[in-house]
Amino acid sequence: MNEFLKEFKNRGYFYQCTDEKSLSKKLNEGSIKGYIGFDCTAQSLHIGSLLQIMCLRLMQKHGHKPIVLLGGGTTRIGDPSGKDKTRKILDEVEIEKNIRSIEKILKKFLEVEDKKISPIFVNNYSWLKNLNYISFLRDIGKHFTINKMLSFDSVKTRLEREQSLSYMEFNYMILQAYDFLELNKKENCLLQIGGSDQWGNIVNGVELIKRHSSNEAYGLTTELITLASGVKMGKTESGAIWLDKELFSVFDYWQFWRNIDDRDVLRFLKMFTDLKLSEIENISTQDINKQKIILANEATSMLHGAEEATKAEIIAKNSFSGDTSGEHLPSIKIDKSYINNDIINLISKIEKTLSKSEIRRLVKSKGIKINNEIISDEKFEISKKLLNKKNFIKLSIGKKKHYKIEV
RNA sequence: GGAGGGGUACCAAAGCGGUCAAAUGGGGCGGGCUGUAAACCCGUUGACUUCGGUCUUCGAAGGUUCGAAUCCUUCCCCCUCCA
Repeated sequence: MNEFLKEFKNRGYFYQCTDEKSLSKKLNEGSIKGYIGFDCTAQSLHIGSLLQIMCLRLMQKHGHKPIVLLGGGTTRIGDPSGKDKTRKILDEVEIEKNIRSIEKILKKFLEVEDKKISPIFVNNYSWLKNLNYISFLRDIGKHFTINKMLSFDSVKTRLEREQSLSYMEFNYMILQAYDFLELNKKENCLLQIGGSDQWGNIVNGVELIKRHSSNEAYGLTTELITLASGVKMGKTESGAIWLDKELFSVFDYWQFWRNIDDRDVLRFLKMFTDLKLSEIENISTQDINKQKIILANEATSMLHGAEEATKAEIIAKNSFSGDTSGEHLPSIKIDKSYINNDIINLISKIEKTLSKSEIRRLVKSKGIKINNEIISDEKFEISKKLLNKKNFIKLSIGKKKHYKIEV
């Protein structure tokens, strides 16, 4: 089997392939282009897209060239409320903005210097916006039978559950198939990779290409990752794990990996790090917490760089063990006015998502510490006396959030 | 188009004139245990508060009433069955 496919499987990415044998052969013959599409409804990608990103990296690793499709066109269609003119313009600005920031994130993960494998970024809006309905139906629509479209899971489940499916949504798969055709023609793109939920859409693309231009094309899908706790990756407990450090800090990102369920560690080491499988074998015999730290460091440095990852590790060390003075914690500068003022005010300044009632509750349930001492009075005042020799106050909110407060 | 059912807090779901800031479960948060894990246990889960209370919430807008999530009117949305 081809090396790329082999690793794809060994790392646990593989779910389905349209024609494994031929694809394997094709991959052996030399560098090919393959694409993955990303949704642009949000301003950043989250952990849920990470496996797809890893696929792009894996392609590069094996000398293939990835095409990243940022669905400016399909994202536009996804929003049905675009009638108002001003709104529409805003939406376009928004989508453009999203595309740019998503592109930026992807570039962090990918090799962009080496021309042979550097990713090609495309936006399907450039070809979708000019489609002519009649000619589209004649050229493309004729290759789709409703009978078949109805048999696809995405459609079938909706119909079975008797949930409505709009004509627009029904067309989504055709547009995605068309994207593949377009990339096949323009870029000689032979492969589309996606999550297992994309199978139907991908197969449609492959078949459309075969019918329309009798070229070859392949589809490959990845396992849908769920955490051991049963939740879908990305939709974790307290909101999305964003890949943009503005939305989700490096430390929190590191912590996310550090706190992975024991049962997921080995799997994730394979999926989300560059470590060789043989190395991972060795690691798997180590203490589980060491494994988690390795996972956190690897995953974090892939996105934010090794230096940032190390910083996060140090903060973690100082938050949970060893030096508890708080000296290496992320520091926050506050205004003088917070001195001789309620602790409630200080916390609500630092954790803006917490309401004052919530903070009061935290105080009541022993969730707040200053310089490692539980504060049980919600009227507790921040005074200068609390500053230690190094001129800061350590503030802890719960067990996992610690800050170094400087005035 | 006709006949029914329904929209309740983050989600699911009870309540069907005052005792409702709203049962219960899930999730979240905090605490305990531990390994920054899982499982388990306890607490908590609208906002503001001088801790006495005050204000806002049950699809939307009006109305009845001393008093409404609960009754009436209109509107919007969803679902089921028939055509």
